[in-house]
Amino acid sequence: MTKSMRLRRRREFLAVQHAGSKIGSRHFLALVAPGTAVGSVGRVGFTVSKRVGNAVARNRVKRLAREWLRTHGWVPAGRDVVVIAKDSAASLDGLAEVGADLARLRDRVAAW
RNA sequence: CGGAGAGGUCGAGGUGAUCGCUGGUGCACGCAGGCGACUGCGUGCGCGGGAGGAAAGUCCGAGCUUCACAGGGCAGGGUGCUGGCUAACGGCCAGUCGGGGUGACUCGCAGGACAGUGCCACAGAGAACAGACCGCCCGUCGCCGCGAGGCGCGCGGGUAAGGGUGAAACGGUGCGGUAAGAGCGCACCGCCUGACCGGUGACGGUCGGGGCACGGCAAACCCCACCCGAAGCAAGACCAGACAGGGGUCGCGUGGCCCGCGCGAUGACUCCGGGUUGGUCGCUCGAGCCCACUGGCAACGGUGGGCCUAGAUGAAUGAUCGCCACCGGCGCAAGCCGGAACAGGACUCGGCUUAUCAACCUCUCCGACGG
RNA sequence: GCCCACGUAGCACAGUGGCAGUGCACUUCCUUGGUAAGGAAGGGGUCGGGAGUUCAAUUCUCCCCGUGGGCU
Repeated sequence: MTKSMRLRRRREFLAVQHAGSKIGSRHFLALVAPGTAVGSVGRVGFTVSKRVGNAVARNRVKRLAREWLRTHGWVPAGRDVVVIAKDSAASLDGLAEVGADLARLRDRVAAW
């Protein structure tokens, strides 16, 4: 997951949040918009607010989600996606549980 | 051996493999910009760096920055036994006094209640220049009784020892004394007070004097002593960009006020409306860390030598597997299964407080047993 | 990251150093053929938690926990 595959500027996040469509799963909410990156590479960004938990819990959610996406191939071409963690995401334990939920979300985003 | 008290040290699993992240640096390639040197972004490879003891809570103190910020006063806030340490502190060290504990030890926002004001509910006779409800004692009146004496919704007086109320009842205990009592007298304790001695001081000790007049609450107002200008790195500085101006006041500029000071009419301030989804700096060398010697009971200081140790910005340390080490359970054993906390920088330090896993060490006290 | 404010009955709020209250809601009864409205009676509180000051703390002091808001 290199830099070009992630949303890295506040401007990019806001663009997706304003224009994107909502797709939910049990523990995450995805906002999807047409990609604007060069070469139509699919990009993703994570939002984990303080509602989820303390700093350790928030970092863990982001790291697990990133790791699963890295190893299982995410980001359909031509999409920009913001993944927002719901409060319940803090209760997810381990890569397998995160992956189970994200797999469903990925399929629905790919079909969008 | 058992129980208890005080303090300190180290770590925050290690290692290997594979796949990854971050920003720094070197090289290569691609894209964009520039006449160019080159710059920015992305990708790949190499090299080295990459969270804590609390990074947390934001409870104190500072550095730093801006407010034109130098001054006086009032108001406001803070601290509160003494001495010391420190850049500073509400922190730390050493002591004093008071409470707790057999003890080691521990806890304490621990100045002033004759500078003033205020408050002490309920209960109780009486609650702050106290107070006779019951009781006790004396005298007197009446009644009963042979008498000693007894009785009284009688009267007058004495009495703060006893009962009872209360958080608290105007020194405590004992002896004497008295009609009953009372510091009325005496002894001890306490209190007040004077002198002397020790100590930098808080304070302590000794001797003498006074029968005692002094309730509690200042985390109630307050008084006294000392300290404090305000805001906070989203401070602030610079660069680039966007937009649309219009109205009000005559004075405005700190954190509340006054004085003082400064600025001001092509000016200053303020309100309404509009615009602002950038970048660079601040940003890590600092009251810094380690070692040795040294002054000090200690906190801490001095001298010399060595070291450079995260600087991100939608925000980086992760995942999987193996081995070793730690803890728990089962098992004769080999081994098997399970567990491993609290929690992550966001300008930086010094403290405090709170959360929490494990190992080790030192000193001390009490009890029992043995020598 | 920084700075504020607030936690009292099921809900919304008063209160202040001495018994914790108001409105709505709730329960029972009256009224009605029945319901609503109305009337009467009643129950319900670790005053967010823990220490401390005080004779006495919801109130004063300190430390925690939670909730909400503001600052680019």
